[in-house]
Amino acid sequence: MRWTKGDRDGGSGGPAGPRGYHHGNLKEALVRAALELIAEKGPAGFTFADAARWAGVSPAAPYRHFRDRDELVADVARRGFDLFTAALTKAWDDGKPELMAAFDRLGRAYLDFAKHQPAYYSAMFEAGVGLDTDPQLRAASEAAFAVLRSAAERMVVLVPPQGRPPALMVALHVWSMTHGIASLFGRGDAARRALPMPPEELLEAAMLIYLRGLGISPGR
Amino acid sequence: MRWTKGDRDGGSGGPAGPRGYHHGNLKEALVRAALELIAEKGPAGFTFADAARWAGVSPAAPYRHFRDRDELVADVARRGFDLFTAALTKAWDDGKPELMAAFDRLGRAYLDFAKHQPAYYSAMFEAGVGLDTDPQLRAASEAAFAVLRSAAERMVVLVPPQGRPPALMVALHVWSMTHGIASLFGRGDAARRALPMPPEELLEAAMLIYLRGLGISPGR
DNA sequence: TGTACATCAGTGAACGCGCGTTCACTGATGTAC
DNA sequence: TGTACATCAGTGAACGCGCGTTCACTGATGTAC
Repeated sequence: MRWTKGDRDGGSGGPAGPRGYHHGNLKEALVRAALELIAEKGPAGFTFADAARWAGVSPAAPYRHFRDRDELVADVARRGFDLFTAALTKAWDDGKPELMAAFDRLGRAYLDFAKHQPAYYSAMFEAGVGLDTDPQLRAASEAAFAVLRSAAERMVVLVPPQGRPPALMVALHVWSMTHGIASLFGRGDAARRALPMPPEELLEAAMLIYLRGLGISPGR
Repeated sequence: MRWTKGDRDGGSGGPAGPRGYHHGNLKEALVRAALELIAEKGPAGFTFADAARWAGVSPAAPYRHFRDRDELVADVARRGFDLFTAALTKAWDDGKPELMAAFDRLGRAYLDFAKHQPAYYSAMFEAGVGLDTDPQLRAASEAAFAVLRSAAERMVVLVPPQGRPPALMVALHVWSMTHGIASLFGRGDAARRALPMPPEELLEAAMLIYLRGLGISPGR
């Protein structure tokens, strides 16, 4: 029988304990290693050998699962986009029960992801992984954006038709603002700037002003 | 006599040509080397020895000018903030002759800097240089933000007093939006996302909507 | 149920390489007199 | 103006180290019969 995903070491992470000749779950362990190491020292701050060491295997073992370090980081990014998409989808919940509340939840879910999954967020947006290297990665990234876009589509319908902007543009505005706040203030790393208010409030205020500018009043 | 800054190699960059025992301008040459290498391979993509090689000196030479690689990158970031501040200050020009036009120029200058000085921008915002490592760096970073902040102060005065937001918050909104657009779409590197319109237009549209939300009409 | 065999996943030793850093040194520059 | 000397900036050789990568190998697992 094979090990079920994640049930080694009690699932708690950390360098591997004693085990047999076969690791049984090395691919997942390497991904976890990459996440730990990215969280510690940034997406460029670790080596393929570091990841192997963290997982408790010889430096040659990772080659059974990834061509090189870049492929490992790209895999982390892809998994990150999948989780991100799931989190955004759940928060948005198709705009139910009320559009504005759902929109607010969506923004908070974005910041929340950046804050609590900084390693994934780094791999996705700051590791310099080209989206072109892997079609699956591109698809995962586009699925995440699609959630923002469909939310934007529902929002613009509330705008009086004569001044209605393209939904795509609104989605890009929301994405940019949120990403800007997340990367400047939203994470726990050393490069973060100090802020006189929580990032969530900064974003909420920005979105209220922006929506008012579109002609959407928060009342409905 | 010493070499004047920048007049070696015709000022064109590139590995050094023949020279005497003393380089004469090594510190500046190392900074230029760092910029070239950051532009090529990202802020984490080069070594101290690479910079020395690029400048045409032995691997030990840089130690006369920088304690280590981090100090070199921090120096690049500091210089970047100085240039950035100068560019923003010039574009804003104290809101003359007309606030809205000046505000538009300011945003464009920001994106322009990110686009044409991607290496500086990287060192400033993405190299993981802690602002705390160097008081000069922090001061330079704050000077840049001060330009945005003083522009925001002038803008909020146009808002009817009963709904006037804190200038600091407006400055943070502008900064976040602009930084978000710049990092997602504004640079020429491989990680950039495709965009159906120029980043400048995306930003301008966002700012118009945002200002309308504040109650400021573009007309004046 | 047992056994032979194929496949798979990880080993560990080996290699060449470039890095960071140090060191005593040396060539060039500036300055006191 | 000349000269001795101090200071400075870069040299080049050396070191230990860890990395990336390869290789023949071996232990474990799964499966055909």
